[in-house]
Amino acid sequence: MNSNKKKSNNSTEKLATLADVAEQAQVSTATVSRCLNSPDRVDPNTRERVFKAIDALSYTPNFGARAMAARRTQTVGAVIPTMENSIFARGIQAFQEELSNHGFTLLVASSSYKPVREEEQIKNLIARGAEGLLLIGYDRNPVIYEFLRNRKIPVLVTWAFDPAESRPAIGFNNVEAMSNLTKKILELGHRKFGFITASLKNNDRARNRLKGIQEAMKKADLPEKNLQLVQTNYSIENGSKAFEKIMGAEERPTVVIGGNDVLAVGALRKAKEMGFRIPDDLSITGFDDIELAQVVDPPLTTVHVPHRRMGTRAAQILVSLINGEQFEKSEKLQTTILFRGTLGHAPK
Amino acid sequence: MNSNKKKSNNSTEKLATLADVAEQAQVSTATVSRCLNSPDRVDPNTRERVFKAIDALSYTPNFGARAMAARRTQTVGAVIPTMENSIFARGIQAFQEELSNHGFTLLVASSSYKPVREEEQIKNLIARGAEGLLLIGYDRNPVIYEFLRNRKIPVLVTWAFDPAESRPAIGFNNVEAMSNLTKKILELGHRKFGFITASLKNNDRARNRLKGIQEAMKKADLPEKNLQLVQTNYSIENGSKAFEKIMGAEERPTVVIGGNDVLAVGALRKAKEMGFRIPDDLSITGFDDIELAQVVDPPLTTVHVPHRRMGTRAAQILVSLINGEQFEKSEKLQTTILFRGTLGHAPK
DNA sequence: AATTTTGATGCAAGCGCTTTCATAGACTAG
DNA sequence: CTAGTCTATGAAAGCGCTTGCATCAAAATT
Repeated sequence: MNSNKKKSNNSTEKLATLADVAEQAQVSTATVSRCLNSPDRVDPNTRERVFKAIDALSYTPNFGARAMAARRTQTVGAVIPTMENSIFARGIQAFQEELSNHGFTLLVASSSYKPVREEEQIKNLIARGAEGLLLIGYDRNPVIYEFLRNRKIPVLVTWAFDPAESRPAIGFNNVEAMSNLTKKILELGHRKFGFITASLKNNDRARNRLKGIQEAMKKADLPEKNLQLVQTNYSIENGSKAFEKIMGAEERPTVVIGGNDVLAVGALRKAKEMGFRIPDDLSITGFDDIELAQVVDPPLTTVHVPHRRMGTRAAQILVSLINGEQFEKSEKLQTTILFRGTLGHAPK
Repeated sequence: MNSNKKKSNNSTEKLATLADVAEQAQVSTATVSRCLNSPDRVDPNTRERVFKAIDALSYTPNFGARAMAARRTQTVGAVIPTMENSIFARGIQAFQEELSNHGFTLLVASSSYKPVREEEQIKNLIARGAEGLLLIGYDRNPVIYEFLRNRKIPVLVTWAFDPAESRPAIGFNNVEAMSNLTKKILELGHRKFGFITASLKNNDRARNRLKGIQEAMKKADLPEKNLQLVQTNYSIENGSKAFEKIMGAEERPTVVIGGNDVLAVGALRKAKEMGFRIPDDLSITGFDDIELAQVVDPPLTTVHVPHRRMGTRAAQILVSLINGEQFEKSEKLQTTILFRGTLGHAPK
């Protein structure tokens, strides 16, 4: 049928390009390109020939070349601290679903909670053509923000909302959320607190959660020394260790607040190992409401964060930011306290 | 200082390119490129000028252009079924760490256990220049394998090892692992089994785990009807529902085997809700040994999979595959049974 | 029948990089 | 002093695509 010369598919040949497809289908590269990008602008017969050629050659467009020529990538990037535990999973999942509703692709990278690594990843995503970025929390080197501003890459901060900050954000108020929880804890008669948190450095969310506790304590006229603090990395195991440390001190708290569910669960596990009856002897609370929180025994009392809504809305905002629309006001999402089984009255 | 004309950084200007940097630094684009890729091949003074210009312009190389010109991307792709629960997280984390030791970047995509979506993602990754692919399990449309073969993209299958398959793989033998577990269960006197599994369609891992159970049962002369099967999607909630269903049947099993830990944990939760004492009234087992397994109460008896080792080794193999080295034999990793608190003697 | 409109296609100029090859100057050695 | 060696650099040819503009034939309008 085809008498035009064609490259063999075997051995050391190069990959098929648009031009190869064009040759095989006896059309110009422009037409092949149009088949791919606006199929209705080309004659059905031609189109069919072209797609047949595409199949025959196992052709896939080269994203880099396309991006370069079209000056659009339809890609957004997100850098999250970790993929290991599922803290960010649900939100990111929703983010990505909504993104693809808008024809965008998501590139995810993780920073392991390391600022340097985050910076690398940001540059990496930009290099790969991300047209917008989703970042977790506000805290980062101003130089990066400046860099991003120069490159005109819209940035949306999430997992946090701080009325004092001006940049676009969608999230919840960490101070407020934790302060609310602390108030409830105070109502139950607790006066001595333990708090297991991620490192406070470079982490505004952790700092603000601490601030929430401190504010509520102050309002209740409790001295700072009634709050015992341990900083550690997020992991169940570390939660356990931190708990041990807190309980090793001479004045034991009656409630241990986890900076997130993972830490709280670690504390809970160790508490049970050590023979505490939860919540009779000791209360424990978490933050995030990940699946884990429901399956431990007793189920964890925690602060519920609307992850999916946050992710979905983040996608919408970022897309409109990319399209040059103005985003007047950051959005605050409401958190709620989920009373399950680990928070009770302070033992007297 | 600089009297050469330079573009302003403001408003609607385009982004800085290599050429802009070259102009600003008074060198050719070739030199700038060399500064980036083999810095020692350029004079220190020149180099300094160039890097100063790069900073001044907030320049970042365009990955697409670079990939196109250099015909290398140093990127590999992985498509995993889901990011939601942490089944794949640990392995992928290790994979990516080892990859970056070799100078490669990882692009991860997820398929939601949908073959069509997986196919899209594979093409997407290829388009983005993935030089090799990590895929979970063997099961997929032969057309894709053919496509990948045409494009000469090395593919490594993982999370499974099937001696009957010939393509490169690193993983564990799902049949064997589950068969071993089943034997232990049989030794404890159990004769009636429940099995909660992911959909068997398009999932060789799930099918093989089932096969493992069946083989062991057959060897013990148990009829097929002694195994009650429920297929569902992976989630704690679904595990609970499946458990309810199994227990609603007229002949209740004495042990419920979870196709993975997530499902097993769901079953465990519901079992406790329904008043079963675990493992006295009923045994439950999982598969994978994710963190979750240790924090439930009682801790879950499960099959431990060496996720991190698998990820690390996968990276090494894939890199050597990309470098054109031959990979003679797929690698089988050993799984072990972790006896914790949910497996006991069959109640009589 | 003459003119205008429309639709399908091709031509060719880039998009931002890398890399081969050439060149020019600075050294080294004879 | 001359030839040979290095080293640092530049010129320019692509890499695989998209797209504005031009072209031409067929359909629609007058």
